Amino acid sequence: MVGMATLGELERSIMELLWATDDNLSAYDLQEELADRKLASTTILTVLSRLENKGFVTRSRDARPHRYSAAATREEHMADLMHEVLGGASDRTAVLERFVGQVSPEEAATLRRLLGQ
Amino acid sequence: MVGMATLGELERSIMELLWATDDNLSAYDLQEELADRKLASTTILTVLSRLENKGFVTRSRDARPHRYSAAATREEHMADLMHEVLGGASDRTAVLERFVGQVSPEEAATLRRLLGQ
DNA sequence: CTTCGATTTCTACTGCTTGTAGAATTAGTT
DNA sequence: AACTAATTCTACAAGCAGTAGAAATCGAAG
Repeated sequence: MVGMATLGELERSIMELLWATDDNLSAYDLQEELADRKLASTTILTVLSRLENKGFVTRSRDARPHRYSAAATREEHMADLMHEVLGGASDRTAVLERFVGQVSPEEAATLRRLLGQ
Repeated sequence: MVGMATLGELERSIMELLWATDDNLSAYDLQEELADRKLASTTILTVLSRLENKGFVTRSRDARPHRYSAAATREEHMADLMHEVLGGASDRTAVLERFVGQVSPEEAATLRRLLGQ
């Protein structure tokens, strides 16, 4: 997987909605939630199928209005992104050093806790 | 700063070269290092000025072949990217949890050390 | 100063991605 | 078999990145 997965504006909005619920949503559900944008349902469908191709959503073809859901949680996705960035570094320690150095004290505490021991 | 700074292939190659040296490089230096691609010097110049606009490189207009250098080290850049990702999360702790959970034992040790105590 | 070559900036085109949606097709229901 | 909802196909505009020629500029040499 070379090439950081970057999302467009509408793609991101749709992912946010999918991430925000545990349910599977249909294109019509999403259209409703994005009602302010007055998008055609085919627009939603197109974007959903692009997101599916990119591996961000999975689709249930069982039900007739197909149901879509996020392939990973938002947290997984973001952690993946962070690892993807880190993976591109030759000196990972140096990157981590900078990263940790810019973290707030509270978050540093969180990290210590998460690192257990 | 909304919208994660993403770089194209050539842009990235040029940044790698700038990151790899402490010197300021001219477009011709870069052209030479990318000799296999047989790029016109104007191509390099164009990309450099785009990178400058994006804030990734700084330019010295003193010398006649202008000199370019990376605005931040590769490590700073990558740490920034990681923070940018993290900054977009509503539940930062959850993201950090996933992130830390996927880290190798050695890297976890590195993190503990970097977090002091 | 005026000219000339090196260098930089401007302009431009191509291809790819994303937003957007109508047209065409498919599939379930009566 | 026909009708309608839903999906897929096709398409176009806008923006970004790769690419580079044309035009403008600048410094040096005379």
